[in-house]
Amino acid sequence: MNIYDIAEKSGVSIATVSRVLNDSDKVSEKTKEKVMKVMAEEDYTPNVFARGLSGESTHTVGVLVPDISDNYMARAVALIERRLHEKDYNMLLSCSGFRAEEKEEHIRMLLEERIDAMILVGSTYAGSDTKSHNTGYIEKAAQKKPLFLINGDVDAENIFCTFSNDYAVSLDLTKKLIENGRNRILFLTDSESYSAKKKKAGYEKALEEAGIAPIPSLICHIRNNIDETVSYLEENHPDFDACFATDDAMAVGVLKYAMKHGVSVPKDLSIIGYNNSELALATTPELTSVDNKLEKICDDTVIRLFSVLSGNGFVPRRTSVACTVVQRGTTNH
Amino acid sequence: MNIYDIAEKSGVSIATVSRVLNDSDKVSEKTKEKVMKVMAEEDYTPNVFARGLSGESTHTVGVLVPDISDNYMARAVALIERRLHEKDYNMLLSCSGFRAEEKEEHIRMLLEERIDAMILVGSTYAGSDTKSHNTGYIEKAAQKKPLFLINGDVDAENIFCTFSNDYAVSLDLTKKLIENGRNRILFLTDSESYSAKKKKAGYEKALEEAGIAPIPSLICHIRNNIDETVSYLEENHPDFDACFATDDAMAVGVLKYAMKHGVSVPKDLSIIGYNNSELALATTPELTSVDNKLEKICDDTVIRLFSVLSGNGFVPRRTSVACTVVQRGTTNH
DNA sequence: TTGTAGGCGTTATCAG
DNA sequence: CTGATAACGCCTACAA
Repeated sequence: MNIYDIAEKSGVSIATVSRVLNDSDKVSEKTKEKVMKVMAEEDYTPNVFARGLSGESTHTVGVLVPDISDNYMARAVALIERRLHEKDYNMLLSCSGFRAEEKEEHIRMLLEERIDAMILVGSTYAGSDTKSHNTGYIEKAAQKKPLFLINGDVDAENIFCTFSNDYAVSLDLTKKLIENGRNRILFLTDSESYSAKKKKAGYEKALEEAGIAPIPSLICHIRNNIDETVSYLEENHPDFDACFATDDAMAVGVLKYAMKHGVSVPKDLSIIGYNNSELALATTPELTSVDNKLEKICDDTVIRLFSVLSGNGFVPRRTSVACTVVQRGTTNH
Repeated sequence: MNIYDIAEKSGVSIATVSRVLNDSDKVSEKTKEKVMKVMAEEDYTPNVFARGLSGESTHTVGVLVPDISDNYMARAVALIERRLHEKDYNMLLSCSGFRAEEKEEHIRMLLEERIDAMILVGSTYAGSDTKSHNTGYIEKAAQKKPLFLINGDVDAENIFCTFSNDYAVSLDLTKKLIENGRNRILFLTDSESYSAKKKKAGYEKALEEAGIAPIPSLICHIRNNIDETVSYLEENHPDFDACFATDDAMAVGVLKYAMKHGVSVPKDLSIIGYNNSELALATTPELTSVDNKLEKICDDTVIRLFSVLSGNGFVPRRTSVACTVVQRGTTNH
């Protein structure tokens, strides 16, 4: 069933059918109705490929995420999809993992699909976990399509970034821990991403300002997994009185470890997580965590995406969103 | 940059370029190399729309999920995406929510995109939460493209289903609870989906076999959310000595409620969750939960999808996968 | 092994 | 307001 069939059955030309399809105002009501009726009867839907071939927009946005089974990424994708769908856009989703070559390959594949724009979710695309790798591949991709980074910050033409103020929050939280008498603060992170680096920098700055020498054994790079965190602590038994983790699962691991060994939380140990995920509510006591305002970040990103696509007006390249701290049972205040 | 440009720069015809593109064996090594070199230099990528227009396959599969921020669905999507990507297929992801009209609209939109096949994730698409709604819309969609249901069971042409044996597991678990002396077993569910119904049926059958009259106030339909479960229990204070929940978040809510009120788990209260999510590991004690073998279900689905697309051989329409129970700290054995 | 030409289903540009 | 007709970029007989 194509435009010719519809044209024939309606007794008009394909040009007229096309006009009806695209809601052109230069069609008489009568003709329009007639054609629409036939289209409905035949359950006709225009072929996107033919459309894409002549037209410009594909009404599709590519979204790349390292791991969709990660709760944070999944929430981001859900929010993005909702906004795109509202505007009748489709989402091509790809999961790249964290390895540099994979990331590049997935970006290449997405670009081949003639998407209108591309969104990269997660700060792993900004800095990199494998230090040798830089952001050149992103800048190259941006030459083909507008690129949107969620929680990344790459300053280049056609790249639009939205990120949270992780440095400031991290600095502030660590300071508060220190004010509360903590001085052996365990820093747990699972990556060397742009955002992880900012969190670490804030943590270190707070120590420095307080004149506390950083203890290397308290800065740990582990996997963001509850049980692996517990195992890590049991093997290395670091001596700490507070913990600041860059993701909730690690923080939950610390809490579990503490409960197992009879350490009182938050009396003798303060724990702070990040991302304010459902995990933070699963534990008793509940976990204090940083809400990085993902919804606002995603909304901002999609809004700017459509601004760029519509091409009217200046669109700022960098936007920062303020995190908030959700106080719960694993810290005093 | 199109096939004509490449042809010209390589000094061959577009047909030859096309052959190189499609890895045809009827091209001399020499020509092939020459053309490939030009393509690489020009950073040429074929236009998918032109391809889709002539060819049959679009190398794209539509995946529909009610809510990607749900951990279970997100894991499924991750697994599916990985398998599709391995075969160089793209994934068009859409999130429909749970309302009937929305589901239908999303299916319609996906179908318009000329996908090769469609995967519906979650048993919400099989039965329905809004009872009046049936599976007719799915059968209709299946007339256009092969449809794959993950955790659904609709018996119709061109619909392929993979589901877990929820009834048997539920029956068995409830029986064990009864054997352990429990007789006021709280059943918590968040939907009327196909899979939820099977779980409930197993629960009821076990009670019946043991000659225990079901207590209406112990069969509760609530939202799958930790805090809402706690609130529900505090408002309704049901009298129960065991709980079987159709998803982990509700089970965690029960555990949290128990801890808050000083109920000893598992001594005075047994709790069983479902889906074996990360939440099950976050609590102390850890949550006993049913592992529904999502990975196997997804793998099976994608394997059969490619069998159907390749068109060779008979492909079974229904496949059942056996769940396992992961014993942890909220049950005795 | 390579080239030519027709077709895929739209949109857009002209004439009428 | 409506209708022909030329792109759009690729695939694939069919010819050479």
